[in-house]
This record gives sequence, structure tokens and C-alpha cells, in this order.
Amino acid sequence: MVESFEQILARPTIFRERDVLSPHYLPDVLPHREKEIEKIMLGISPVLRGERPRNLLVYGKTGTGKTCSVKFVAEKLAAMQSSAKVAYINCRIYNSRYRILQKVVKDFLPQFDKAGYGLAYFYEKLLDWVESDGKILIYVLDEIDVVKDIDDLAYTLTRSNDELKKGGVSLIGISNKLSFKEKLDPRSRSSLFETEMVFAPYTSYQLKEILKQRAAKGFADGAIDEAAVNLAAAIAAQDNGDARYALKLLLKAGEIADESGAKLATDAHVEQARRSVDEDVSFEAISTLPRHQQIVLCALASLQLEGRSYSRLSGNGNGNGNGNGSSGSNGLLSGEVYEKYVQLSRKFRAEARSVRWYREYLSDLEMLGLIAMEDSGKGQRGHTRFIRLSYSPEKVIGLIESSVFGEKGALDA
DNA sequence: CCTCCACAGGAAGCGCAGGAGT
DNA sequence: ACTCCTGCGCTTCCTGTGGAGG
Repeated sequence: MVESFEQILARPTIFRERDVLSPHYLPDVLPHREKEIEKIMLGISPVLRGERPRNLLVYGKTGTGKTCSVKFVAEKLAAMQSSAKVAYINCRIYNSRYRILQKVVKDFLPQFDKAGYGLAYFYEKLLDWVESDGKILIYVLDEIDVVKDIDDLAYTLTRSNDELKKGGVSLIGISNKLSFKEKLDPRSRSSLFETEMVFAPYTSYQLKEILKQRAAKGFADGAIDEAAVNLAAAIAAQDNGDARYALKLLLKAGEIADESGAKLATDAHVEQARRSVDEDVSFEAISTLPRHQQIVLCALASLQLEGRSYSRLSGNGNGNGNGNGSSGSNGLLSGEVYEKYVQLSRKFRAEARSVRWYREYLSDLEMLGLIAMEDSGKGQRGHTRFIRLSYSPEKVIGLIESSVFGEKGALDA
């Protein structure tokens, strides 16, 4: 029978407040980022005296608390009633100078936000606004490395400060690519990044503290095992110390526990969550893979489904004589998979790539962790490899077929 | 022993698209 | 607007490895 919405809503849950586990949640206290926060506050403190703070660039891998820390400081600042205005902009969405200015106008001067105005118009309006009572406008540019015309943007910002008689603009850039600075024009480099700081990945211990704090708020009392928290922290610490990943594990573990009707989320649930999250990531990767790598995966998957993992006969006759599936299960031979790949390419109406390139595909797929390869060593003639899919063949095939149908527009032409 | 097979992976080169320079 | 350059995806060719078979 089908549950009604009311019933679904009334289901017991071990969460108290799920949102606390979301990566966007901003807690009152950010454990193990006290020093960084202090440094940011120090950096922008001139604003309290009505002076323009130095520009700041914050580096760090994903899930090291960069965005959280900056937002945290921004909120503190907003509560101070100063002349400072903070414009938070996610550059993944607003990825050009024009869009960024437009977004700021929209946030602070909605009356002037009309599509179709030129860059100069927004620029003028913003300058007037900043100048009117000597405001300090701080742009917070999250994921600044994806801005396309970053050099132009740098120029625009420095020019603003030259033209302003009162007030000023400054910038806090957040980037997870350390290489970002190198590809910048030297002039914008020096003007944009007067100070910089690096966020180190969290250690396992630090992650544990963070998770504990969130779990205490997010889960009902006694609904999560300490071992679960520890495991999630340990897994994430191994994986670049990404707090976002750690939180995702906890959230997922809670959901899994809920679904199975458990009243306690345990380390077993976390382990399950890890598999599920990894799978999600991989499946996402698969569906965005180039066509031919998808076909290679498909070839591998269908051979694995047919159950023959070892079929080296003298065979000159091509003969799709399958029949005996000797399930050695060490994986498939690379030549065998290539044949299937060529065959499938025809089916997908794509021109098969050469063997050489096929090997490149294989090593790409291996690096993505989608397949596992093992050197034959001895036993097999010469030097070859046994290839295995890391995930269930059924799922992989289903996924690829749907993603091929999804973009059938590109098929012909 | 040599040769062949089945494969790995390096080097060179080719056609193309997109960006820089003029 | 034009060319020129460069990086990318790919092919071709080549050398190397190690068991199988003559």
C-alpha cells in the first residue's frame, strides 16, 4: 500500500534538525578555525574606522571551512552597524565581471536592476551608491578562480577606488586552486591579492570535534553512536580532510538509519553511507564522461554480465560462440574488451578509436576509480591486464544508456 | 634458440578549434 | 576581420616484454 504524505511526515526520525548537517549551515562556533577567523577579522578591521581594508585571498581545498569562516566574519561585521556592506557572490553562478556587478546592484540597489543595462551603467550606479555616504563595499567572491574575465574585474575594482572620493571597495577572494594566482596577469595579481592566507585541511581529530558539534544539534539525543562520528571523521580525514564530505557521510548515515527504522545511527550506517556517497560521485562521473569512455565501460559491463571473464581460444573464426562461461573472475583481458568496444561503437553509431587510444581511455577510467586493472604478470602470455568494473555492471549499463538517450540530439548531424 | 603473439606505452605527427596578436 | 599559434584528441609507428610454439 502507498503511504500518504501525512504518514510519511509522521514517520519517526532520528534527526532533530537536519539542516544542521547541510554544508550551507553556518554554526555559531566554528571549531578549529579560530585563528583563521581572527586573521580575517584583523584584516578587515580597518573598515570599522571607515578605511578601506586590504584585499584578501583565501586558499584551501574543498571542505576546509573557507566559505564558512568568511561568511562567519561577514555576519559579525553586519551586526556591527558600520558603513561596511558585504556582497557575497558565488562565482560559479556569477562568473563574469558583468554578472558580478549586476548581482551586486540587484542585492543593494534593486530599483536599478533591469536586464539589458550595460556594464558602465551598473558601475556608475554602484560608485554613486558607495560614494553617497562613504560606504566600504566588500566583494566576497567565492570560487573566484572560475571568473572568466578576472583581469578585467581586477582592473574595474582598482579603478573604482581611484575614482571614488569617499568610501572604497575591497575584495575577499576564495579559491580552492593554489595555481589560480599564476595564471593571473601580474598587474592584477599585485592589486588583487595584497594579503593571502591558506586554510589547511582538517585533521581527523578536528573533524571529529566538528562532527560532534553538528551531530549534537542535528540528531536527536542519543540517536547517534560515537563510533559513527569517529568513523565518519576518520574516513573524511583520509580523503583530504574535507569537512563537507564528513558531514555528508553523517547525513546519509542518518537517512539510512531512518529508512531501516533504526533508532540509532551506528558506524555500520556510516560505512554504508560511504559506499552510497562514493557510488553517487562515481555515477555522476560516469554520466558526464566522454562518449567513448562510456562505451568502453559499457563493453566491460556487458562482458561481465555475460559472465565470461576468461575466454582465450585460438579462435580465428570470430564466432560469437559464448556458451561456456568459465568464471575465473579475475577480470577481462584488455584485447577482449577492445573487441567488444568496437562492436558496441557500431551499435552506438560512433567510430571506434584506435587500440592505442583505447588504452589511454582505460588508464583514465582507472584514475577515476571506475575500473580496476591488474597486471597479468605470469600465467597469461606476454604482458596484459585484467580489467574489472568497480561497480555493478547492471547499474553502469543502465546509467550509460540513459545518458546516451539524454543527449540524442547530438547523435546525428 | 628464434619467431610469433598479445599486449604496454613512448614518440612523432596530424587536423582541428579557440584564443592571441595585428 | 584576418592570420598565427597553441593545445587537444587522436592515429601511426615503434620498441619492449614475456609466454607459446616451432
